[in-house]
Amino acid sequence: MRKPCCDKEDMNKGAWSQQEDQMLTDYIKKHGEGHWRNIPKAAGLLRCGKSCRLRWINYLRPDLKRGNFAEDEEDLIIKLHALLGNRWSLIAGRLPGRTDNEVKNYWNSHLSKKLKSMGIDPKHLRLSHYLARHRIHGFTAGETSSAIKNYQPSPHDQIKSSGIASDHHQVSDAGSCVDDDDSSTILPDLNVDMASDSCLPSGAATEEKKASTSLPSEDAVNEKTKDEQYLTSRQPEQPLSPTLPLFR
DNA sequence: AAGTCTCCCAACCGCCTCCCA
DNA sequence: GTGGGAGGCGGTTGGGAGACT
Repeated sequence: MRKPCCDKEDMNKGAWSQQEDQMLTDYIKKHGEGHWRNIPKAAGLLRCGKSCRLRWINYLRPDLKRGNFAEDEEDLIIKLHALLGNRWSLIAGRLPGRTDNEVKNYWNSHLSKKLKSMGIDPKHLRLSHYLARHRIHGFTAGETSSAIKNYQPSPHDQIKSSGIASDHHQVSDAGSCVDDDDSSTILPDLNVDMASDSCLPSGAATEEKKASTSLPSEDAVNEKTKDEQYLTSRQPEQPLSPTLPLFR
């Protein structure tokens, strides 16, 4: 049994006070991030290290973009979720100033409902599938919403998606959607070069390894997917724009 | 005005992987 | 090679705020 990361008896829990925020911010500005377990003691906080990390990452970081999600951000989340599933940290990595927690909350509270209201099951939305039906070629940020608005599931869709959604073809499974036969024909339309390793910058190998470790362990997805290789190989926090490399 | 309901989001929890001794 | 500590991630929860009756 793993021992807890800190002695919870003596720890504060719940909402952070302004004073605690200030203490943590001051400490990190002075000493930098990392060594989270030592930070509470060093900064004089009665908090668990993990709690400090979460507070900093999700709330105190100076580069955070707070407030409502823009339409292009929504579009990107929908696209990436269709591609990667609930890999919130990967998705957030494509959205400058957004955190995985924020993206996850936004998806659960807004986007999944929005998709459902449009008759789309967010759990089984397949990027390639729905793009194929709409012949969206090289779409840019801002275009997906209108495409979704026009989306009407047909009996054909339902039959096809029910088959596809079975077993290893779960859309939410990051590994499956790009392995699908039709992805090879659809993804090039997005100008996402999934077929060539040449798109991977040098040094991507370590990131690939990192990404692959978080994949589900099933044999079907054992082989790391090229979308993840590509995504994780990119520098995070790149400006969000219609020319974002993923959707060039 | 008061009580109840619903929604949202910050924070927690537990599991997993990485790293290092 | 292995065991344990630390960091990271995704799922879940709880409480506050606003909406509704």
